[in-house]
Amino acid sequence: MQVNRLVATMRANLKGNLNMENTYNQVEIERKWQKRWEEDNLYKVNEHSDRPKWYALTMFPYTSGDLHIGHWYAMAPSDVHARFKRMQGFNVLHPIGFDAFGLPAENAAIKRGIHPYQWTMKNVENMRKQLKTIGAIYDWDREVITCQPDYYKWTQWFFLKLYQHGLAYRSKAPVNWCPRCQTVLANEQVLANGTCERCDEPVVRKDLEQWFFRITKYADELMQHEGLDWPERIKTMQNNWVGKSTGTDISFELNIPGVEEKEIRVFTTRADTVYGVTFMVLAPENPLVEKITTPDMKADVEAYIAKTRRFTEIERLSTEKEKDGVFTGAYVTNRLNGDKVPVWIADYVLAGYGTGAVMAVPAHDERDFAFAKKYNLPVKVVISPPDWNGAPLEAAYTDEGKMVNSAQFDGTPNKEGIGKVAEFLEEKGWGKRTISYKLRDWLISRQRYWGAPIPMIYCQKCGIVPVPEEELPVLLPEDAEFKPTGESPLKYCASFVNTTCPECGGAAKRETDTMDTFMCSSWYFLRYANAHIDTAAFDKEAVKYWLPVDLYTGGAEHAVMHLFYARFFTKAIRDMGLIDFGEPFIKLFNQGTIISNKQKMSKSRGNVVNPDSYVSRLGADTVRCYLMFVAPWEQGGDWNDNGIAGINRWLNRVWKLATEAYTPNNVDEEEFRNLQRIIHQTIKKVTQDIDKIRYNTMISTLMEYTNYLGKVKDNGSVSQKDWEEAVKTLLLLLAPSAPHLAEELWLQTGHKYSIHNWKWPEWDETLAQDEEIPIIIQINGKTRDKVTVPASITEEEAKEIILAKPKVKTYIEGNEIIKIIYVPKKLLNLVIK
RNA sequence: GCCGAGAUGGUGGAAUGGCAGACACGCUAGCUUGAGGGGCUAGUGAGCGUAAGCUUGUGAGAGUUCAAAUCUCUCUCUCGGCACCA
Repeated sequence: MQVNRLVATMRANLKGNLNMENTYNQVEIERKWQKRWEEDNLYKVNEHSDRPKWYALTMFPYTSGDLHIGHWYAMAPSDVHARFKRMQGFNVLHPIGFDAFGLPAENAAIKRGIHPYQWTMKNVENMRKQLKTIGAIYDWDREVITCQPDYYKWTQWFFLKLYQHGLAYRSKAPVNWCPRCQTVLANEQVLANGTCERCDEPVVRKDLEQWFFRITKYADELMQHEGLDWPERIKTMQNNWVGKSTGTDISFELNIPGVEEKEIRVFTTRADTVYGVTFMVLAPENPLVEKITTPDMKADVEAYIAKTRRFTEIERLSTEKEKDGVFTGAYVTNRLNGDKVPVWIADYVLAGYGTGAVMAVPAHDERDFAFAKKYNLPVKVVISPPDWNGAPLEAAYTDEGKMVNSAQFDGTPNKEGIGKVAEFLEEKGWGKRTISYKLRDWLISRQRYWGAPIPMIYCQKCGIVPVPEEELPVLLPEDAEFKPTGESPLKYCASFVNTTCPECGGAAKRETDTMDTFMCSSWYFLRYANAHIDTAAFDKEAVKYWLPVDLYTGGAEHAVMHLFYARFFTKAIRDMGLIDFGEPFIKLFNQGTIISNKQKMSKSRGNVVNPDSYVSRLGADTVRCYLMFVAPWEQGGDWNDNGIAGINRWLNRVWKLATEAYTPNNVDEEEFRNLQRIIHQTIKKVTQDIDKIRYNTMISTLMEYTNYLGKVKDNGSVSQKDWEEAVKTLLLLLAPSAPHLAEELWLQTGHKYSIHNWKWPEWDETLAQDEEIPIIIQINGKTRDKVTVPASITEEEAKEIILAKPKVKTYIEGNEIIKIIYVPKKLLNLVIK
């Protein structure tokens, strides 16, 4: 006894500031079972099974080098769900791998002289070791690492496929350039404030020849989420990103001697306001600007364009910025009413949207109104506000009204007018109904080393020539130099750049840009089906069996990046006939963020929680259960050392319950029925909660069950056999959440290895029913009393019992009962006066 | 500015039309122990009361209902997304 206490004390002291005592050695048990499971290949998966398949995928981690608590928060609860499905009889694929290309590896190379490959693989090794401590059912045979040649060979192969199908093209375009990362970025990687997603540096515009994927071809399909069980907000974000709007292209007559173009086309959603056009605005980048600018305005226009270019994206995109512009000296004619209107340029018109030109209707557009006021341009009302007396407007009128000053359309409600004007324009050949999208094609070129090289060759004679499939992979050269200038090492690597043309055999140069890493993650879920196949990117049969992913979990930050690209990719290769489904992820679930001290974890705040230190003191099971218990998974939670202590206490109680001797005493038939009912109610609630991904209430249900069993044990009120059955159920229900503890106790309570191959318990609805139920008694809606009655009670019987209660009588006395509301098995409300 | 989510004890949260605060944390008291830690038992929204009990209470205000944390409207605040998209 004395010795035990002393050992316990010493152990408690070792735990430092976490003052907890343990009745069992979690860490040792976990190590033991992890080793055994691995030796036995317990979690190895194959496609030859008569069980239904279940593909549970967690977004794979980037090889940052350390598995932090955020990774645990993403992975541990996913594993619980996957284990649950497995016990329920599904053939579960729950793979893991690494997103291994990307800038940090290259920065490490520049800074510390380590080759990106070495840096990355060292991180993989470390993270793999850490990942194994979670005790997940990962089948490590299926691990994929995107920077390995056997993987990126196929990333390059997909590039060639997209190229062959006209979905990859090269084009010169104004692109987002991050001066710090020394590379271009996709639109999706530029934050709302115009800074780089990676390093927060302001992004600038550059004109560069780049590779694009034609994601816009799938704009409409990407807005469709039918049959997908996805969070509404992700679907909304994706749809906003596509930004579809229906409108009309309208041609304005341009007649300038010596200028080839005879029209300027604008895109508008408000064709009903076309009679109110008083000027036109072109984007400064619009190629027409140079041609139409009159000699006397040339200097002003050029100065304005130069100024625009100097602005960073932040400044240009700021809605705060006052709208300014300059007149080009040119005029166009509004074909509908013959009005000659001046053509201006202004940076609030975007080159990349619509036609890069807008018709300005200051009376009915706030931006145009502000611009007109600033430059004293006329405002012409064509949609009448209610009770409008013809006075000049104080502000733009953007609501509905009847059309005025609009020739034959006068009197038409403006909403109707949109279609009527468009129809008229089409008849005359002056316009055409069109659809515009905000979505731009996906820019995939990166001027970096650490990515999959774009498999293209430039030949003086033959032009752009794809690398033949049989020559893949185009390997990254090992002798590249990483200079602090930040320029792409590939550009200056002669052994890489110089090659021969596959077509003519002459000297040629390789493309030195590599692919956006989102390309690697756009197809990794296919590779998991068979990670070893070396004759194809993916195993057609295995993909047919496993895909699509049944449950995909990860952070919401990927809404318009990874998730969007992966969907595009899936649709593109479906149309190539490579697969027969168009959506990769059936159900999507976004977990929240785990924070600490009410703040985001960061090194500078010093509030980073290191999972390893908790795992090595309290065990993975404790950390797993705590992460599930702390808050609803989709919401995210605040890490708290006191909170995890509570979980530790609970698991210790479970241990004692299962290992300490049980002594029946006063065995009671009624107690048995209570126990049986609670067992079935617990199975029901736990099963439904895991199904609905409500882990926090699932854990609290298990705690309640544990607390109840504690009382049963103290009383010894059920037989030995019934007690053992009750404990067995607890262990089975606990198995997905605390797999090591459950396995250990399973053996210690005399069951056969392994609990994880055991069937998930099922509940019997009849046995779960309460025999007696409380009826709430309300007087005028206020709870006044409560009565316990048999569940089968009729309304008449219940009323009789309740109205006979002395306490109820005191309330009724001297009053009139107006109404009696009876809700079976719940309450009775007496409305009295 | 627009769109979406949210606001419940000292804390994390539970309850989705029917007993508000399950389950935990923390706190208080008692027991156990050589002290500390740990463990166990009881209590714990607030106010009044020795108690039974009463009153009050889910961001603010109004409404629907026999009954509202839950449904409707208005407002405040917090978080997330979008933001010159013509």
